[in-house]
Amino acid sequence: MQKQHSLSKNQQIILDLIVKSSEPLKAYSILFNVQKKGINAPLQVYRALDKLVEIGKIHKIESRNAFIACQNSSCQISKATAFSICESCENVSEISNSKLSKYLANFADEAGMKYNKYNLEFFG
Amino acid sequence: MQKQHSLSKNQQIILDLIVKSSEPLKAYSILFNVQKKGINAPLQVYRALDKLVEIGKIHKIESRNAFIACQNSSCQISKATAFSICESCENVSEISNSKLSKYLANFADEAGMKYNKYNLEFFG
DNA sequence: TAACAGTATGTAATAATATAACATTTATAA
DNA sequence: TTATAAATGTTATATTATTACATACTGTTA
Repeated sequence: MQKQHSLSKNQQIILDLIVKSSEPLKAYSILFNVQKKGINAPLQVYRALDKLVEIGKIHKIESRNAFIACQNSSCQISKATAFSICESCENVSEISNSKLSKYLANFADEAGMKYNKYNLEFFG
Repeated sequence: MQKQHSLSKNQQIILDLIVKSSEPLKAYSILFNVQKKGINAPLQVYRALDKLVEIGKIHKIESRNAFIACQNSSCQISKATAFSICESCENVSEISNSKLSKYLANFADEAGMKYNKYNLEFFG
């Protein structure tokens, strides 16, 4: 049982903030919140976000330009993501549904093409 | 057989440009291209884009902040969209697959919640 | 431990995407 | 024809994201 990733200082600060949040956080809102911890510039935030997305600790909600913590404890990468988004309250949650994810992971288009990654956003 | 929507001048100019394009267009690239036609400001572009999305003539590719023409001639609204995106060449095409769209339109999450709208992006 | 490679940091500047606010005009329909 | 909704024009500004460059930290291996 070895450590999967040891996060750097900035990455950990930003992950902690996102994990604690009950809603998706935007990059500049994150920046504002971590300035007291010595993270001063947008780029520091974006770099940490990029890394956290890459290793699957957080996901980007594309339609909102915002980030939420991965709610699936076993998730290491972000190849297959699905979210439900409330258009009135802007609440967002990750959908973990094995039938859905199997269906989409195996989906092949008319030309027989399969895809190695997808992102699905439901609105309601 | 009545006219569904008569587009305004700006809307028509911008739709024409997007329809002619072989790739998704970004708002400021559209702006640059229509300046010779008298559309001078970002807001004029964004307003036309908003309307065209609303009536289903175009779709926004959220992960790219870009817009493509609807490739489904019968599409009136943008409640159910699926795209395939090539991560090396950035080619994007709309997926029209009735099994997929039925599956997603009828999808209900663990709580039995159904959604009235979705957007799916496949990458490969 | 020295040298190296890879990753992360700090900082300033700027690019790219999108909206607010306000005045005016055009189109549609009662 | 008058009222209403939709679209336009314009300026300014807000929000989101990247480029470029210099420096420092971390882990590996010679």
